[in-house]
Amino acid sequence: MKVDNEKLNERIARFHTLAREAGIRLTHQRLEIFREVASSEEHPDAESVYRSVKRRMPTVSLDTVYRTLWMLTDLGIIGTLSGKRKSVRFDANIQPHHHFVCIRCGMTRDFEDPGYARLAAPEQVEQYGHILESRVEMRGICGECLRKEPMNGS
Amino acid sequence: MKVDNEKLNERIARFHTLAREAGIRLTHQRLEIFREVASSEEHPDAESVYRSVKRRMPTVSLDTVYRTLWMLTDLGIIGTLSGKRKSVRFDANIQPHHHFVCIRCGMTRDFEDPGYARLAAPEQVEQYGHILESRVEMRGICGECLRKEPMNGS
DNA sequence: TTAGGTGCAAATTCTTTGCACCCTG
DNA sequence: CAGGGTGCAAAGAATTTGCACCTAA
Repeated sequence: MKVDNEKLNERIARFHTLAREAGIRLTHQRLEIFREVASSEEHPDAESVYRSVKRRMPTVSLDTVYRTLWMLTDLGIIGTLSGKRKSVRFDANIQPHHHFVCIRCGMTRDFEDPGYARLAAPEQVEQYGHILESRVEMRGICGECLRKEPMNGS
Repeated sequence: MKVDNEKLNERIARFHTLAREAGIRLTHQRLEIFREVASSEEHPDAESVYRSVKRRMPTVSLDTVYRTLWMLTDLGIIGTLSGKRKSVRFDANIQPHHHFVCIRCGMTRDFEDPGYARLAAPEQVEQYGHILESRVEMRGICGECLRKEPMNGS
C-alpha cells in the first residue's frame, strides 16, 4: 500500500525543513531512507527499509539505515510502533485491559476497562479484517519522571 | 507494585489446571517463573524475571526462563506487551492515529482518529502520571489471513 | 575545506537451540 | 522408568559502535 503523492511530497518537504533547522545534512542515503518510510503504510522494520533502499542505492549499509531511522525518530519526524528499543515484556493479566505507558522511562501499568474494549471501529477498519478486541494505550509521563524533571521541553 | 494475594492464588490455581489439561509438567522452575510474572504488575522482561527467580532458585538458567515464558504465552495464561517477538517498526505518520494489528501475521495499518485521542481516563490512571495522548489498538485477523485460514480455533 | 556522515567489520544485546543429564508423572 | 524439562554452552538474530574514508555545505 502506498501513500499518495501529495502527502509524500509534503512529508519530504517537511523533512528538508526540519533537517535544515536542526543542522542535519541531507545526504542521498537519508533522503532515500526517509522517502522509503514516508511512502509506505506498512510500518517497515529496519531490515525491510534496507532491502528497499538497496535496490535504488546498492551501496547503502544496514547500519546507516539504523542510524538514520533513529535520527529521524529523534527529529520527531517519524515514530516507532510500540515504543522503545526494548525487549519483549510479559503480562499475567489476560483480562481485557489497557495500559498507561511513560514515554520517558517506559514504565507500564494496567488499568481496568471502562468500556473501551468495545469501541466502535470506523468503517475503514472493518475492511482490514475481523476485529477481536480493542486496547487503549495512554501515553504520558509517570509520577516519578515528573518528580525528577517536570514537564516542558524535550 | 504487587498483585494482592487472592488474585495471585487464583492465577496460580488456574495455571495448575491449564497445565494439567495441556499435559504440561509442573516443575519448580515453571512454578517460580509463573509466580514471578503473576505477582508483578511491572510487566517484566525475561531478564528481569530471571534475576528475581534466581534469588530463590540460584540454578535456574535464562534460557529456561525464556522457554517457560513463551510456553505460558502459548498456553494463553500470560500475554506480551505489544505483540510479537519482532523487531522495531517505524511509522512516518506522526499525527494522532490508531492501529489495526493482525494477531496472526502482525500486519499493521493506521486509521484516522474518530475522537479516541481524547478518551476520558479513569481516575485510577491519573495517579500514574500526566497523560499526553491516547492510542487505540484494534486487534484482529486481517483479510489475507482470514482467506488462508478462516476463524475458529487457535 | 572540514565536520558530519558513511561503509565496513567487529562488538553487543537479546533470544533461541543442541545435547546430555535430571526429575515429574 | 520414560519422556519431557533443565542447564550449559554455543549459535542466531537484531542492533550498535569504532574507525578511516568520503562528501554536503
